[in-house]
Amino acid sequence: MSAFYLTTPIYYVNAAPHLGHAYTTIVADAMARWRRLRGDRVWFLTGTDEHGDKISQAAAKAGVTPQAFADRNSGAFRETWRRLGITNDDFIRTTEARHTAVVQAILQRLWDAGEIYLGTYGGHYCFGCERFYTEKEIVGGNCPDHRTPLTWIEEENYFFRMSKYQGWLIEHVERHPDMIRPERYRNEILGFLRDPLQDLSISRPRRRLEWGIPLPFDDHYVTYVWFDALINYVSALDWPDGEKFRTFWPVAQHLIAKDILKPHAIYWPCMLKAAGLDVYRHLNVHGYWNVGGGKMSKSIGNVVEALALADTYGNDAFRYFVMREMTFGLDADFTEEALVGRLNAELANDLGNLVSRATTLIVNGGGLRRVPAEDELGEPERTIRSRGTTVVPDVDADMAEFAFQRALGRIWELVRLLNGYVDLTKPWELAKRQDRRLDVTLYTLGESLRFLGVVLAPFIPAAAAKIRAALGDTGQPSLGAATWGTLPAGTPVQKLSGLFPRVEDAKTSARREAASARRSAPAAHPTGASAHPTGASAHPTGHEAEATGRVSKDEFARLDLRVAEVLAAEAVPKSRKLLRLTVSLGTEQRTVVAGIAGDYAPADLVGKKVVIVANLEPVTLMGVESRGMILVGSASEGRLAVLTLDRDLPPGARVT
RNA sequence: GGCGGUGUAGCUCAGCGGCAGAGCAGGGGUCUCAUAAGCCCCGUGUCGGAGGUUCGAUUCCUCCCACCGCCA
Repeated sequence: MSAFYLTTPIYYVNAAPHLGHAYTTIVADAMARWRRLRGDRVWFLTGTDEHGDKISQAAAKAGVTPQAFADRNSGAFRETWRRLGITNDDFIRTTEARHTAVVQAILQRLWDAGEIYLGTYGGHYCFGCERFYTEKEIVGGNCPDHRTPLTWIEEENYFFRMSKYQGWLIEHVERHPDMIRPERYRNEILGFLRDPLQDLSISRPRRRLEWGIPLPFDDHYVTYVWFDALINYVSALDWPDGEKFRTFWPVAQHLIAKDILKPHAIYWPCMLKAAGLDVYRHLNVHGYWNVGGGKMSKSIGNVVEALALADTYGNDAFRYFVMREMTFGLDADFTEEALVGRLNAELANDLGNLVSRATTLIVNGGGLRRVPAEDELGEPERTIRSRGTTVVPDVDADMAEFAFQRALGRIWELVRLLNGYVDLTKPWELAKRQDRRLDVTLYTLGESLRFLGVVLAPFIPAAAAKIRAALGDTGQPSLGAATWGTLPAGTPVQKLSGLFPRVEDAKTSARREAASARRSAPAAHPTGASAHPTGASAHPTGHEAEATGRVSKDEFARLDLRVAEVLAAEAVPKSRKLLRLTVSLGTEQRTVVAGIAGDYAPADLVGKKVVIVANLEPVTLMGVESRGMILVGSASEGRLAVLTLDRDLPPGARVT
């Protein structure tokens, strides 16, 4: 059993938890869960960074003490991780005694060793950024970030002799090619190290920055940022002589976003070297999420709102989406549409439906009656077994590289393969014929579900637990159980449907509408031209109405039906059924696509007054955006009929 | 300005010397066990541009263009 230690950054408590924090923490959680699945001894650490000017200033503004302010905001992070089901083993705060004591002990050790000296520092200081700016960075005398005036400050401060470690650090990074990964960030650091490394200012005078950890050798000063924050990674392990430190520090891995690459890749190894500690094993760096087209920024509310979608769509779907969507190391876009798209296509259609149909087939087919003999397995079964078995080491290899996207991609290849297997073997037909091969097929499906319930556990823990529970397994998952053929005959199986319900939106309901239209009128029309508008804007609330088959007056009133005059009509190129209509609603003109070309020539329609659903979600059909839908009657056979008016009304008139 | 990265199908990306790939989106077909889900079929892409190396370049080299990052 090997040990595994993974940290997230400690999050600064001046802002509320947002998507960026959540991604780092979710990914760390999935990694920790995977290693636990392997049977490793895992320590997963997160926490909050609570010192600094910004905190004391924000606290003053809020009329509370810095500690009270930090308590509250640190609590918000804890609460968020609890809600997201994060399984961190510890949560460290930089205001805790266990942390401040270690920071002071390390500072004292470095001071005693002559690694720290008192020097003079002068520069343009921005209180908002808590940092100095060089002449070149200044924009018109102002802070390039805040655009506020800078203050010239010259003061004595303590410096860490970081420059002397430059040669050592370059060699260390070169000798450990996978220390900083993905490689792009390693290259960035090596590029940075081609220029001379400066010593690092590590203090601020107390008269200016009170809210920090006092230097043990000069209490007129407090530590500045990195000597406080980075040390959490060892203070949480009870450095220097804690059991956790001995076990976990030698296998330490950090996980960060690219904005704090330099402190972690340069300052921290030098600090460790100077203090006589080993350097961590890996620094794993991920990119930024762009939300709503713009770059993510702590000051923008949309990153916070993005996190709220975890509540809307569920933790599993949210976790799945962020891990599947972002290539680790690169930037990615976060949109609700993309989330819903993956939720419907991959979680609901591929996985949820597979689980539903497979459990139903097993239950209806008489259960897992027996373990098939080797010579009963056909080519399809061997393929499934082979892929099911190899997916475990494959995912393990991906996870070792933090390639979450690839790991999930592999698992979904198996899911798709299984859906194909069901279609190929048609167990419902085997059941009707009482074919002996039914047992073989059902057992293959049962084993596959069991494997999925294990291998998916780190990524979508709640759903994976449901899958295992459907096979009677309510215990802790383990990769050790992932041995093909060990599921006992007679294992009770329960039907499991609705694992990931589909989320209805304009697009999916339009497609559903098209499907039902096709069924009721085989020769007729695709999307956008049914005379049954009821389901057209089916939100989740529409389900009840569908169930009863009735629509309330209020529901009907949501439809904005209008008289429209057809001004122009033309066939949509390459389409057999679609016509592109330009209609007038009196005050505006619109393009509406209708699937009626089979029964109407464009010229038949021009000048006609028809009825359209004016508030339908726009849909793009064959590249043409349709903003509305014309009402058309259809019977199971025969021609379509466009609804027109009995008496004349002006375009735009309401239809109720 | 210096260093580095990226540029491949409508979108997101994989491939990185030997006949251009996947998923999504779009089009067509088909089954009915299943969450109107599934499965099957459908891509004439100047592989950013121009040179070069090579029997052969999307893949290697040079230059250029665009975007991005780090540094100054």
